Amino acid sequence: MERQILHIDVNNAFLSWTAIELLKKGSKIDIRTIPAIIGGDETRRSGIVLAKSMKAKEFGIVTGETIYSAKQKCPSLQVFQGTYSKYKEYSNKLYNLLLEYTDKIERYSIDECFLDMTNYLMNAKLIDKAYEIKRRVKEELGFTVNIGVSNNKLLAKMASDFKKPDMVHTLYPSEIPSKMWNLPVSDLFMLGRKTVPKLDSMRIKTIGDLAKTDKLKLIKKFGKHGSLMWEYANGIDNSEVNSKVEKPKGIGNSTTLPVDISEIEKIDEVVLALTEHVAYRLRKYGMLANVVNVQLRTNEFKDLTHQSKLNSATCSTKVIYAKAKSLVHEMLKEKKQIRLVGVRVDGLVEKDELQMSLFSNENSEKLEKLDSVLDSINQKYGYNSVTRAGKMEVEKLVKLKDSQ
DNA sequence: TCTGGGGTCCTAGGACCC
DNA sequence: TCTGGGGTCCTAGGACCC
Repeated sequence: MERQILHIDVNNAFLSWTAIELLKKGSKIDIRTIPAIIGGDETRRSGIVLAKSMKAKEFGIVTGETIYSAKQKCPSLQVFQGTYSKYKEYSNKLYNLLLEYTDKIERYSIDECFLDMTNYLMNAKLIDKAYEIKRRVKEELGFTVNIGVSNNKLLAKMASDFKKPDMVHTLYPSEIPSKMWNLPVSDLFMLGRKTVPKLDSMRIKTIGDLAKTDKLKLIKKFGKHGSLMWEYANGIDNSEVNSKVEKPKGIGNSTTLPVDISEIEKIDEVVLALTEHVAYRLRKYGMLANVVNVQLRTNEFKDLTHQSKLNSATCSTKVIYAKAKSLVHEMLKEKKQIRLVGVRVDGLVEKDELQMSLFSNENSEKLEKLDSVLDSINQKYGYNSVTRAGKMEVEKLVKLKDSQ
């Protein structure tokens, strides 16, 4: 039996949700109706466009470009900052509404969900349900969504990306040639900025061109990715709507520094601050890490990463920091101007599935106790209420940001 | 005051082993 | 005693997503 899939995509999510918050606080203008964006902080060198209003889009402003450049396109542009915790609340409201229709929901991101309605339609038509959901979200939650309707996730997602906002679109397999093949390859999911020019040089310009290209030729040139792009261009996607909440496979924090720094002692302090945040999150998940990874971005935007496997899985800040620090020192044998520092842990495993014997030695126990004391204080009074020696300076230098 | 931050997955090369 | 081949693990880098 054919699957009945919906893709729900919040229109300009961060901007819409911020607009609602501002109206609640008594603002006279709805920023959805003026040229406005949600942006990072230019003074902290993170000034990029995170979301834009339709009016801002009319000026040619695109997500990801610098606020500086956006302002050049539209001098009257209004810039607002976002609040991630608020966005999470709106995301949850949407999710709870969708749960009234099916429990087979995949939360693809904070503002996108896939719904498998196959066993929940009774005698209703899928498209009618889509219109009903769209209307209810608007009336009950106050923002608009686009909904894509089809038989698999890829086609539903492509459909929700058609004309915006506040629209329902179908993209059934029979509609692929008329609705999808005329689009440029860059519109296809999983075709990014590096691949598009390569396809262009092969005279593959539209999704239709790609669909009709010999699959083996694509595999030869692009490997697995070639196979995937050919299947997507032909509307083939057998992946399931995954409603399980997946445990993370890695956890990382990174920060762009207010100014480039080259002094290794200062970088160490940043690494410590980031490690504390990462390890805290790791412990909150009740997981242990097997790999520590450090990222440095130079002033010339060159990204360097080093990683190293630990002797045994850990969630100890001290152990992770020791490894991260040694990796950084390895990377900075030659002096470099550093713009961004990142720490992440990978190879995560659940704590209880590991032999507890690994923690039997006295030293680990002490470290774990210290960490859990710090965690409980942090939990009670908010993150960053406890700092270790040497961190105060960094806290002044690097204020950890909300994570997206 | 030009270019975020958090993820997942894939690839290629080297080390090491049989 | 001058050159194979397969397999696994580890690491660095890159592509893509929101």
